Amino acid sequence: MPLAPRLGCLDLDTFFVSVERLLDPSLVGRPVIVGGRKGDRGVVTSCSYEVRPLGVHSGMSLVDAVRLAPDAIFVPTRRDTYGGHAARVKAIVERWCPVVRTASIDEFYLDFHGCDGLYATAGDVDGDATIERTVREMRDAIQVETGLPSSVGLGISRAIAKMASGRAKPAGVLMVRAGEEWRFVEGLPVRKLPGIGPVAEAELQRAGIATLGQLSAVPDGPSRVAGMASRLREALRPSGPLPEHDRPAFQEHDETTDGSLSNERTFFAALGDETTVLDALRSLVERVTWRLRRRSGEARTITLKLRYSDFSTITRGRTGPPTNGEDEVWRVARQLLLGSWSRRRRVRLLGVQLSNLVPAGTQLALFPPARPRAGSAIDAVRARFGYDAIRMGAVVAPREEPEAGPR
DNA sequence: TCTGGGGTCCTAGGACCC
DNA sequence: TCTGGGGTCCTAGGACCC
Repeated sequence: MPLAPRLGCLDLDTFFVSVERLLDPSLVGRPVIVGGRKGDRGVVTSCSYEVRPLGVHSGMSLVDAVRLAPDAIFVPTRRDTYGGHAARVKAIVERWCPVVRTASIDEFYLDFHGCDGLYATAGDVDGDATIERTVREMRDAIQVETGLPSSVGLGISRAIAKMASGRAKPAGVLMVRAGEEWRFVEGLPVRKLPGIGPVAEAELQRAGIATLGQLSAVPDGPSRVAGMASRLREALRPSGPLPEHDRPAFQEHDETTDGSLSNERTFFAALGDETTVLDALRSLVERVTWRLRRRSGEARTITLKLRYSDFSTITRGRTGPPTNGEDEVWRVARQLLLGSWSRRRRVRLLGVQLSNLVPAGTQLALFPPARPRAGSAIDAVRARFGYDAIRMGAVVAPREEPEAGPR
């Protein structure tokens, strides 16, 4: 791979906020926090630049956000709404860039290798200038055609491109030219390196390391800090080609297999009653198996997740023959719950994860099913009108609102 | 930082097999 | 049965990302 900054990372600025503003123009120019209404249990998923100086950031609890920015407009997250907008952005990007990979709902990796000749015009001093100008045009087109602001970073590796896109915000383009990687990275806090989270940051801090420049000076060795240093050096070398297959980020019924599917719910008030807990579990099983059937997949592994009110969390899983049947998953999930739940402790969160996915119908039919898969009529209605178009009589949805007040 | 919900990837130990 | 070595699969937990 030639040493030129031809890998890009495109990131949609305050994506959820931007979409909400498209749908409700009265939000434009005003402080907006997406994640839930005031008083909800939840976290900030996106916030506008107006509230950042107040200390609001994504991942923060809504309670804290309300305290810091009481005058902001609080909007619930509407996950089903954003994917379509991201897909439109991707379609535009593909007009300019031959290789585009979805990293998340608001992030794409772009490979511009081999594109210099395509976009060169008289007066271009080098390919870097050509590509940078092209990317600016692309970003402007996204803004004009979708109304969504975005930023693009360019570099010799994905990590550099990603860090550059962060630096380019809002609505900027930043190219880190070949050979300038160290200068770009040197002064950045360690947390900016993809893969370094709060835990690693704290460990580095204890070692007296705050910047990536300091980290880069740590020699190879067996320690975890040395491991992070070598990861940093790796990140600054040219990346290989982008992954062959794109990830399904928008339509969950897109690809059948790989990865996992899960649904979980945190309860407003932790649950203690067995019937209520089982009802909540059943409702999760119903939803997650429905999603799996929509993808025409079956799961070999079923995992229960249980979080107690003190936030301690356990997972219990079992692997067996593939299934996507609600009753079969329910049997396993229920058994896992009854076998692991210490009844003395109240349940804050329940989750069901399906993994080890295979395409439906792969399993050798040793015993043909005694009756057709239940639920197909319900599935059909849901496919047309959405999951919530039907509620099963036997399923009582978990409480989402507090009863009357604290007890 | 009293901490949502959807994911991915990694690690480490144990079972089991040859 | 004092006990090798390599491989794979399963389980549980945890870090990290958006």
